[in-house]
Amino acid sequence: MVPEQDMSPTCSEKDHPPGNTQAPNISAEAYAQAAAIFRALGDVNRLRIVTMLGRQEMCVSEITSVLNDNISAVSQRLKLLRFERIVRTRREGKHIYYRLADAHIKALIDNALEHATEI
Amino acid sequence: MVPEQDMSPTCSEKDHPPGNTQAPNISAEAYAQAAAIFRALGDVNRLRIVTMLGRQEMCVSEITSVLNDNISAVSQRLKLLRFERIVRTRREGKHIYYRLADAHIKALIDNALEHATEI
DNA sequence: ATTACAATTGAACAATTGATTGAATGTTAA
DNA sequence: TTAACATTCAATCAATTGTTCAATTGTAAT
Repeated sequence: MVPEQDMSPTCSEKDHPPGNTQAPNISAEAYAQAAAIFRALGDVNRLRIVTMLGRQEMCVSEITSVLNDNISAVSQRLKLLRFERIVRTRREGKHIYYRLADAHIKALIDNALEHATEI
Repeated sequence: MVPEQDMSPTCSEKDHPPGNTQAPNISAEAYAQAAAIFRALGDVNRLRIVTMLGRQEMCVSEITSVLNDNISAVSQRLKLLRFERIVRTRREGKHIYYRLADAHIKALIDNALEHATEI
């Protein structure tokens, strides 16, 4: 599973002096974490959910009815978002309320939607 | 007086008053765009590339040698990133230099890595 | 206990993705 | 023109993902 490395340098050393290309302080785990978060947000249905949750907390059936979807599908998506710690939950009686996990996530979403809107 | 709307709500109206749950001004295209960007960043190998490009522009063979990968794989990843307008290119002789497309993208990456690091 | 509601789960399946390989293209210099 | 380098492309295959449906769990009220 380890990718083979290309032993023949295609581009000469003198053309491309090493430079400061090493990522400082970013662990493999951090890359994996960040990529996982991006992946979780990289689906329209999930993105719609987290965008709504960025405005207010909602329970599963509310989310389902607003998105005009079925509850099982929504729950599956929430499960992934929960697993990636993008959302947090709180139970109140029969309902389970979802909200965004933190401000970083909200900033991420806002930034991407802003970017996507202004194109 | 108020016309009835049959939403077939699973969860009663009195428990969950409608609230301002409608997303203002976000088109289906914007959601699709944003999700596509997240998806493109949601892979460790591509994330490593764009993180490097956030520091300085680099040509394909440079990226390849720094990441200790093979040039075809790197090129395939760059192709996707290009398609999603996450990176831009500039040809200089035999080399094609890649850089991040804009500041939004850089902010997105920085934010996610910061988030992932502080956990 | 039974019923009804709210939400999660597991399994099956189709669809999508990422890695790999080798061939092809574009560029420069001899 | 040929050669060498830099990069891209196309096709295949395995792995991953998203959807769907039915079954299950958890909670509150009767």
